[in-house]
Amino acid sequence: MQTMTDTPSRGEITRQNIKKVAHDLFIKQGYHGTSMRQIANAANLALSGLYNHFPGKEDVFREVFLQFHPYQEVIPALSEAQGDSIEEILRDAMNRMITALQNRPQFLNLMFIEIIEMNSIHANELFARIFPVLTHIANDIYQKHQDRLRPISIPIFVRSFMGLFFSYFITELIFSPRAPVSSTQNALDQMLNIYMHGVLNQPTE
Amino acid sequence: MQTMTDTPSRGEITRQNIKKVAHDLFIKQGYHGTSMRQIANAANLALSGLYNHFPGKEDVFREVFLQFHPYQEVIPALSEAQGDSIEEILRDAMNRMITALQNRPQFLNLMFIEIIEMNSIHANELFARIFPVLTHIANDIYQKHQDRLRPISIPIFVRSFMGLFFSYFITELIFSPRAPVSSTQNALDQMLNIYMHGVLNQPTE
DNA sequence: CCTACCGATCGGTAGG
DNA sequence: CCTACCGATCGGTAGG
Repeated sequence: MQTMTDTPSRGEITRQNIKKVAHDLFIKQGYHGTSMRQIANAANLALSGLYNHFPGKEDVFREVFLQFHPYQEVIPALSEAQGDSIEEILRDAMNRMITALQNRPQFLNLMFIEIIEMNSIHANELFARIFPVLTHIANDIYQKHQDRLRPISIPIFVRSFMGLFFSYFITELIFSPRAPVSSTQNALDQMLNIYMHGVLNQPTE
Repeated sequence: MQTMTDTPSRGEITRQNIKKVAHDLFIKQGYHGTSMRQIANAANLALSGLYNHFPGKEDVFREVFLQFHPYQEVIPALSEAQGDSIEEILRDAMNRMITALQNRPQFLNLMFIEIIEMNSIHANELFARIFPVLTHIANDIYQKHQDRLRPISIPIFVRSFMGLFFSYFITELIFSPRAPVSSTQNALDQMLNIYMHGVLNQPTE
């Protein structure tokens, strides 16, 4: 029920604001740990004002999840990755993905909450849409640069690449509070180096 | 308040049973999604019977978390890893770690729940104890086999190795419900191959 | 007829 | 280890 104009209606502004504050509360407290009253308060609404915009709590979470899911950053990063060699393309893609999400590593929390408290129902639905796109991009790169890749199947190519993405953020989450990890960009470069050396059949520089 | 005998007391049996059923409920529903009444019912206790064993809900979770945390499997796997070359040792270590946890991939849920709903307080405390052990093991391997490793700092060596561990389970969690991932052991072997090729300065086999 | 919202209250459940 | 409860708060809805 969106208007045709590009200036959002008063209702749409409120709706966007609800999603923003709900996102911030969910990633800090989880789904069951956040009450509709907290969301309403944070959005400067009465509780029943909140119910004018969303039929229920699950609907709020669903929209928050879809709007703030990392695929919003990951797919564009992969599509726009540039470089002459496969090495440059992969490095550029990973750097774009991680740079885009560095400012809000809480995207992991959102995914975790959905897995645990929503039983991955939205994630599975979303992934069914994303996976073909992922495979298509991987196929393009694979066909063009197969000669420089070690013998790796496409599924493992996709899985290991996305695995590096998660590997980086999860170990950052676990190691960084205490351990003497090297500075962020440095660590990413080194982990990328290991990966590139692992998938390419010619030594990196 | 443990007895000296090796046959657990009646109270200890009840206590262990509570932790078992609580674990099963927490990993399915999360912390805030699980009530003390549910735990009591599953343990065939009245609600206040549960409170005879644990002062509160957070204490139940804390003990469940510490008892079922993957470090219980990861540290032994690393310590007992065997092989003549560093390649064999690393492969054996990762295979032991993953085999030990393959039967209950829900350990990820437990970690996610703790991160989100407990703000990582137990995880940080635990990791402060584990990290020195991890670094010590890594140091031993590093000193003995440095000539076969590409120039990688110890922190990155540890981080990338643990990263592969998480990479495997997280992508399994995300990809396996829909995507045509290769069979599990096959995928692990291939991801391990990429990693070994990435960290070693001589080609694998 | 619409939107955006209110104060008050519903039946049940939370941890204790 | 139980029955019987508590203060408060939960997600959701009433009429206006």
